[in-house]
Amino acid sequence: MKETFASASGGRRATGGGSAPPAPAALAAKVRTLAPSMTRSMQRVAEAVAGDPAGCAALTVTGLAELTGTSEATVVRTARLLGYPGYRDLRLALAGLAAQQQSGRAPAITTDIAVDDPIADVVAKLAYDEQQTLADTAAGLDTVQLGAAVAALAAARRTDVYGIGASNLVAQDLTQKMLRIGLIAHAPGDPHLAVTNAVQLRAGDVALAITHSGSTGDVIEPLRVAFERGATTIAITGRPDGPVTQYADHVLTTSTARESELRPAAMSSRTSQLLVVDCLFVGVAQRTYEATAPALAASYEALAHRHGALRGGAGDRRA
Amino acid sequence: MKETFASASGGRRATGGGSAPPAPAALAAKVRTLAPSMTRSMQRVAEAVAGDPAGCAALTVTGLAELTGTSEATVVRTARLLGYPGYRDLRLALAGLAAQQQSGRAPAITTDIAVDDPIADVVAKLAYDEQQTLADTAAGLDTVQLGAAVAALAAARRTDVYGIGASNLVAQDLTQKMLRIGLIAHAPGDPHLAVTNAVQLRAGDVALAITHSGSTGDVIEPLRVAFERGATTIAITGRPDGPVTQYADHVLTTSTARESELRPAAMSSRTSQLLVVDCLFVGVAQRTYEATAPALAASYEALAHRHGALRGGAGDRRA
DNA sequence: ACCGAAACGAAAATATCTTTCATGAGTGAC
DNA sequence: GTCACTCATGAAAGATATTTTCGTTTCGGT
Repeated sequence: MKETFASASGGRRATGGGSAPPAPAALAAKVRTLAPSMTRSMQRVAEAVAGDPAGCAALTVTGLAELTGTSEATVVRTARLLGYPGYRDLRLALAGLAAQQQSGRAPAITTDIAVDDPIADVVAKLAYDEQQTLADTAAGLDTVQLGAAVAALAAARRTDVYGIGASNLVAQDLTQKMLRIGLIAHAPGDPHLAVTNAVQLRAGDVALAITHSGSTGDVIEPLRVAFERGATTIAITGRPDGPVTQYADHVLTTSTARESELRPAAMSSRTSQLLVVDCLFVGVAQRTYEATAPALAASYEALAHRHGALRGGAGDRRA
Repeated sequence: MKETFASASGGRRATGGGSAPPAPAALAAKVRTLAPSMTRSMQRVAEAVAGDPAGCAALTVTGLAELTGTSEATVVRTARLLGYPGYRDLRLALAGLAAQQQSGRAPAITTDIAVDDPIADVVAKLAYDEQQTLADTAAGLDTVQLGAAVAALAAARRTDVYGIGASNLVAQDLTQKMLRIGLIAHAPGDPHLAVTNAVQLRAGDVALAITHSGSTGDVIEPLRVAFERGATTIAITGRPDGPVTQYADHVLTTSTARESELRPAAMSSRTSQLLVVDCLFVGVAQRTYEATAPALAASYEALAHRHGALRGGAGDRRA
């Protein structure tokens, strides 16, 4: 029925990326995330919906179809793609969104960063955008997938985290944190090393791929290897329909913010990925709390003397 | 804290009568006002609607009729009495109301993350905390210092970025971005290497130290060396009074959020540091725009083929 | 008990949403 | 270049939901 989910190769491949409950306020984010995988007319509909929730909520299928110059069928298809059972439900969500916008925030820094913006504006806009990215990501995260991923990580014999470029830094971040609570994790920075590592994995291990585009070959390849060796695989990506999800048991979707020349996509995707990674870490830490607490404390201790004379005068609570 | 706007008390509310535009959120009030003039079954409907907007919004006319033990006609009549053209519109308003209530309930995340928090709460709290951190950092950033730092970076012959542990990832992030726009930057991960590098610096070069505690010896040492060799030095730290600032020409302060066992300080300091680093980068990119624009475009190009079939356009939903 | 008015719900009528299906545009193979 | 194929798309049929109509029931007054 849903042509969207081509059952991928290995027969495994659990509840892919799209299986999320209808989004409440994450709609704008979802539109942005899914836009690339939409057809032209669907994009028109999605755009209209994201651009004027209130206005669209007042329209019937036919009305919206006419407004966007498409057909009822297309409107319904778009609604489905966005995660709703049909247009009726999308419309309801739209009404909710409109009400929220109305009551809540009026001011939005809509302008992009310009070449001649004063530095203070740059700070404000960047901070705002990153906050937005965080909100979108949080709203769009599938907690079921997240829970499953956490469970897998907490139980893993060892974990590999694959990421290239900026995503590699995120991978390292997760790795560092996991090591701190006594879990074995690696974030090979070299694609060849990654594959070599992946070969060592087996059932019970976890491989986690981080790629914004969802189609970074250097990251997909080791994940595929791990997948085929029977490891539990997780993908953190901005494209829940991208190639990487073929080999992912669990897909965690990051949000895609608008980008510009001065604000490369890497910035918001990094923010988004880090939030997901933090969630994973905290989830795992919760699950392994008895073992974790002393480990965390121990790593504090160990670090303390590396901070030279930690006597910064006032404050300085942690001994 | 002003969004307590709920009560429709303001001058608006004149619409009470009935022959008026659909009510936004004043629904509960309207129900109470109009209740006396309602028939028994209509009251039942109105009561249900006022009592559980969200629940009722999910119901069709028939559903609501059954729930209240009445008929469709009665439901429609009630909707009319409340000022809507029909049930459909009442339902829309209901959805809006529900969404508003929901979002109003949001700021309940003031609690710290607990060991037994459900995963959804973890996501919400982490996102909220990081947003908070961003806001704090942006508010606390000294734009003068920032501007000076940007100027120094943009003019530097070469730049060294020192950071250890989690801060090293931030350092690498900055380095990667600077390289992308053609600026020479290094982020040595090894303290010895860092010092070795620092020795090479001279006036016109820039050394940037990133340390949350402000007293990480391994980071202070190379900065000191650079400082003494005449390089322009910058510190990104959470402790503007820490030892590191001794050797810093410009100090950029990051915010320190509350931490807990499950939410190590590293998380918020990283968020904070990244924001500062992004600001630096964008500032530098602005200053060097003519040279930067083509460089950025070029790096896009170069990366494109590393991403399998990265065709943003229509179609292409996995083979 | 009888009358009248209003409340109420069953079902018809209508509007709206969903599905199916045929068409045509685009794409890759040959 | 043509051909076969896939897939996006909208028209119209089909299914639901909403609104209207209209007859029955209920209740108060005499």
